[in-house]
Amino acid sequence: MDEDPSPAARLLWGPPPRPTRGPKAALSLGQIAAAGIELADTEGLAGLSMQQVAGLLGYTKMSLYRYVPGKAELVTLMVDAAIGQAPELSGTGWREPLADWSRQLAAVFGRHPWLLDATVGPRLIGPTELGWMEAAVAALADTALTGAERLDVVAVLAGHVRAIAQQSRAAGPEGSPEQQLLATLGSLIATHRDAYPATAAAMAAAAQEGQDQALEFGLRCFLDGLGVLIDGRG
Amino acid sequence: MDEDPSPAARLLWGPPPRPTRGPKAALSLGQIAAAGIELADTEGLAGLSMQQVAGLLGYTKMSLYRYVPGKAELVTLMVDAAIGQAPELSGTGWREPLADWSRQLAAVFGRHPWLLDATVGPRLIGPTELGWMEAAVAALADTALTGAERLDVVAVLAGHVRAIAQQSRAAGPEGSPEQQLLATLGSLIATHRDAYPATAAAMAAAAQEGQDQALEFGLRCFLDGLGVLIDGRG
DNA sequence: CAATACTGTGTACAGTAGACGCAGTTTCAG
DNA sequence: CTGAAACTGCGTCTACTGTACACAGTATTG
Repeated sequence: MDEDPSPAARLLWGPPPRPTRGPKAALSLGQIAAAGIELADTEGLAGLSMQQVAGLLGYTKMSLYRYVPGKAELVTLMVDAAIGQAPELSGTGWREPLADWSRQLAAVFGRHPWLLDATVGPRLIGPTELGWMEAAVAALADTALTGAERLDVVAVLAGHVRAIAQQSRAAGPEGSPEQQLLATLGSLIATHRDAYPATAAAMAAAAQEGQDQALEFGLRCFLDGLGVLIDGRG
Repeated sequence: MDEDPSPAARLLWGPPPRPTRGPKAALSLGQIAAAGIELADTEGLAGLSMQQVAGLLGYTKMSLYRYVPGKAELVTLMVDAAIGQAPELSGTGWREPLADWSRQLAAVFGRHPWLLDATVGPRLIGPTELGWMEAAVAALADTALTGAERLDVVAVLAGHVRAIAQQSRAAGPEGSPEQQLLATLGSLIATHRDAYPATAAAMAAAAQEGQDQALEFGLRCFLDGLGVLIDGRG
């Protein structure tokens, strides 16, 4: 059945290593993950190397391999640690809790932008991250949705938050090179406005309105549509 | 104004290099991008190296640097080439064209899974990719949405497609290691079902229903909610 | 006490991106 | 027609990456 979980699964889901015989370990998975998170927060995921992480802890890079099979597993641990415990959701019913969940998740991505890079592709989900999933699925307990639909709702919400966080990462602190990229894009569109009339018009109009509402906009539309579905079942 | 576009912008948006003096170039940006795409399609973005791309073309890696400032710019070119020309959208009004657009975009991600990895983080958008945006924004021309809202719609849809493609990449061809990962996750949840009751119940129920409907599910809910908004304006 | 298992570390290797300079080739200015 | 200039692809070099492996030291067990 589950007699041969991957090494990464062992690290994430236990069991905790039994008492050892040799010299006691100077480091812990938690310390290593924390060091990796600190590094990724400041340098980005691309700037994360075994050497740097080990240096931050005052050890050599090879010592890390006593705790972690490889870099991929380290990143997996970092993800589960950085995402943090799933929050208590405010509000009653399903709508407000889900909206709250989405905003809290967006805040996590804001604190650790590298999570966007670290959570692409097939990967293993840790217990903490699964706690987030549980919180969202549980918010749908009183609805008439099927099991697959509840999972779909969470997948769609998480995907939406991810996508918006990703695009708002480009519009970082003022004066950043990202800002300049956006400026470049804007001027590019303005230059080629003949080829992209609808986009150019929309951007010109958007420049005079409030922006960065994509998260709330998508949230409202999706939850409205979900409400229609749920009411139709009720 | 736009007198100093980044080198990547020059490559993507022209101007085309003026006639040269030295020996004529043996390669072209198109060939290089195509070789990179071929490699990324088979080996993934992680397996993409200047060495491999050059080898595929029968040249040395350093010759590539005559055409492309660096690997990042190569990937940017590959993205714009791989995404392909924006399709004609079927249907009338705004709903069917947008749904069609989303499905076509999902198909692109299916053909080039590495696009998911290549389009994270702040980056420059090329003319072809902008053509996709234009097509979607244009589909909203007859609605009473504001400019910012139209851009939000496109951002939300693209994000949704991205996110679903990402998660369905894990459920690849049967027998793949990804499938095993999912199996591991399923058994993990089953093992810890006490800690994640709602998720475990939803997954157990989903196992007996049709799956992989997340794309259509999210699409329907979002477009339903968008319809409510548009009708309220009309 | 000896065997054992575990620790952190040093060395080694294959691979990466990219800087720089060089020889050959093509075009332009005189 | 001749030199200068500009461009080509290439070989070499540096710095860095992840990780396999062997080794000496240490703590626990029999």
